Amino acid sequence: MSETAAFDLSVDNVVFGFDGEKLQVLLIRQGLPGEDMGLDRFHMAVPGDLVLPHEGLDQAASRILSNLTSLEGVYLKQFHAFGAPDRVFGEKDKEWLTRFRPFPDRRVVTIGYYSLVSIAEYRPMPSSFASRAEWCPLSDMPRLAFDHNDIVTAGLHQLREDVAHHNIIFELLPEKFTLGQFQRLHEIILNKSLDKRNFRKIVKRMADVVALDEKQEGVLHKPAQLYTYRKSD
Amino acid sequence: MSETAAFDLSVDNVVFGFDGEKLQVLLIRQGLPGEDMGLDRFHMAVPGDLVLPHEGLDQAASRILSNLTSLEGVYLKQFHAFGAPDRVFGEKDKEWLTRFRPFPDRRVVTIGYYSLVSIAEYRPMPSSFASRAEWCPLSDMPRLAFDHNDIVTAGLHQLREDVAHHNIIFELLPEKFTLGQFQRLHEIILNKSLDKRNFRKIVKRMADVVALDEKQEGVLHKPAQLYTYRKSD
DNA sequence: TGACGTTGGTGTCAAAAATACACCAATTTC
DNA sequence: GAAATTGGTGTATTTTTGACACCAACGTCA
Repeated sequence: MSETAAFDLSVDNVVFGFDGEKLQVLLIRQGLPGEDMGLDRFHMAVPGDLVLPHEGLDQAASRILSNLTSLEGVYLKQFHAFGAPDRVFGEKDKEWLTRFRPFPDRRVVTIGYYSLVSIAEYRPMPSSFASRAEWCPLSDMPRLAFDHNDIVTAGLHQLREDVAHHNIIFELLPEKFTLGQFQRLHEIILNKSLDKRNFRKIVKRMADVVALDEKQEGVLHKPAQLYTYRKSD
Repeated sequence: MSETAAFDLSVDNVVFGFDGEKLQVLLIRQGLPGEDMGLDRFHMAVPGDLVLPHEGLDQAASRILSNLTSLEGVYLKQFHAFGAPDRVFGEKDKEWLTRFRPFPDRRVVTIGYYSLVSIAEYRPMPSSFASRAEWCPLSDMPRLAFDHNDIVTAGLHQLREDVAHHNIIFELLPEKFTLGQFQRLHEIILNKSLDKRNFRKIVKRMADVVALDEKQEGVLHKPAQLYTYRKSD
């Protein structure tokens, strides 16, 4: 009962973005905006920061995302808490903490969120202590800071489960999308290939997906019909 | 960047138990074991406590569960972090914190776990600062300490989702169970009634559920065939 | 001892959903 | 105008789901 400890609490946010082709994750390069301190000085990381004293977790997650990337009003979901005692172990990570955190040695537990955006409609901009913010294909993740590789992987698994049972997948699509993009996105997230005709049969049964009176333009093949998602709740 | 705060971190564990009839939740009465300080002095609560300085979250969850209820080796799953700034607001709760916590005013964020046990096979015993540990039917929850009512509700929702997609439901059943119990448990968790014959059709397709050469005894109706779950992985 | 209360145990048919599968169409580029 | 590329369509088979009703076996109690 007498043993105790003070923790720092942070939020880390795995931002998934879909560009019509690939699923990507938003990474920031740690450092002050504009200040470029050599590519290898610190690791890339998922956007995250400490929770403030009187702030709720969801609130912290959206504040931090907005601070670091200028993204506002996007879908956010808490998915897991990461609290391994040794989640900070790299030298670069320790150096970064020393420079940017008031109590660099304090144990920090982080709450993982993921969020979903359509890359076509959101332009993340670095700010706060992010010197750059950039999309990185999921298939091509570098070594990230702290345990952020684990966090990304866990977020993807959660997304996979959630997509099957909720209508969140539309958060990744632009307002107008083609059935090709819609199917490709499913295939990436579920990690298996789907039959085109069967897929379209299922989409026809979705009352919320409606065909627009509009086609793709400027593509180097037959232009596709555009669809949109209208929640009928 | 200069603003910061120290958090306490705790784990709270919603223990679901099935007795063949009803789904129940394990509650503790806060206080020292044996010491009975008047029924209304403190609220009932879900078993939980602070995470220690060098302890992982899962590790903390099983240590705490074991300390408070003597339950060991049960299924445990993290499901959500609760960090509302005002999650401690009741007078009784504050009094309890003053008495049992080294830093009663520090903000505490808790990681919610749920765990699953077959009531027939586990006998929880109060210990540590739990003066009593008792099963309480889900349908009959009292007002609990802190935000524990929210935690129980959230745990149930998570259980509902998880049951549909993983084989965890067997954790709630005794080693030998009847199809009646199995169906009842599904109905409670999924909160809807199922057709007996269709249900049994599905069970027949589960290779892991095997009929034993044994029947119920001492029941006031036709004795049921007993089944068991054998993971064939 | 036999009637009652209670839960256990069984099959069929129809509708819906899932799966497998192959060709022509419309656009841009060269 | 040929090539490259993605868009778009239907049918037949199998599998799954869902609705539905009656008899059986045990203990209890009159």
